[in-house]
Amino acid sequence: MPELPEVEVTRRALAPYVERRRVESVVVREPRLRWPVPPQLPMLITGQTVAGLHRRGKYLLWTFRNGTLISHLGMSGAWRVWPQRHRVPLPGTHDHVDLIVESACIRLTDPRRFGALLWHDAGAGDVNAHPLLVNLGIEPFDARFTGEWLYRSTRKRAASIKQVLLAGDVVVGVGNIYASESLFRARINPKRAAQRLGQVRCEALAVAVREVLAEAIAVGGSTLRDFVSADGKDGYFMLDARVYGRAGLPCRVCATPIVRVLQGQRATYYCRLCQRR
DNA sequence: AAGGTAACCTGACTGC
DNA sequence: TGCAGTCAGGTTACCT
Repeated sequence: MPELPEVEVTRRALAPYVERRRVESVVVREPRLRWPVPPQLPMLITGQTVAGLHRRGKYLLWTFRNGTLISHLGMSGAWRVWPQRHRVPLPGTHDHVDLIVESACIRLTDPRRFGALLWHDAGAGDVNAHPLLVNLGIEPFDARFTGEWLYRSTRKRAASIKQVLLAGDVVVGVGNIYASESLFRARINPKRAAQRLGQVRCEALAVAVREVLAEAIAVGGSTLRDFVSADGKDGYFMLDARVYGRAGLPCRVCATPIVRVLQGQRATYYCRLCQRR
């Protein structure tokens, strides 16, 4: 479910409740996520203060003096905030972890359990050297993410531009929805080999990726108030899609029916006319 | 080095 | 109402 915008909106919603606050207790009801939640996690962070809540790609990084809690929401994960720890609903089937942080309860829900909660000890060095983070591409809002940079980093990539966007080793945070949406905005055919994009198209794509993600964050940011204490997936949102999920419906620009194709076992949506090349 | 595929897991939805 | 089949916002491990 969550791509970069959803993770960033989550970060902004949680930050006021966790930054510079002390973890009072940790409850792990179900450790079987993508990898087991480390059994020693409660011991490691109970009594410790969250120095900062950061995002790298789709990962949330909880910084402590003694290490970093790395969290990923997978396909179906969500963190929810219950501001009053004594007024938290009974945990449901998929409420796997609670972090009691001073007055609030921060609860991780993840039906499919593709998410992850891992610990990186400060003694092991910079968290960015962690195997899950070390090969990540550039942040889309980093000033160095430009058309020029996109052009240079795709010269040896024979795969389609859609799949290169999804791979996350060039630019992070673009998931299946926003890959289709960005390519539509840049008027680029998703099947085009990345290495065959010229500088002009790379520039258009860099701009489109940044705009699409920024708009999605803005839309989600407007739901921040509901996010805290929201139940279910009410805290989530989606940018009004131009192509994603609109197979057979008319293109909003030219009315040609949007098509759905498979690329690497994932659905891609695009307009054959607007995105000819 | 880069690319393709299976695998992890549950729930929602469709069609018979 | 039930059952089988399909699909879902992610990513790694493994094999070419």
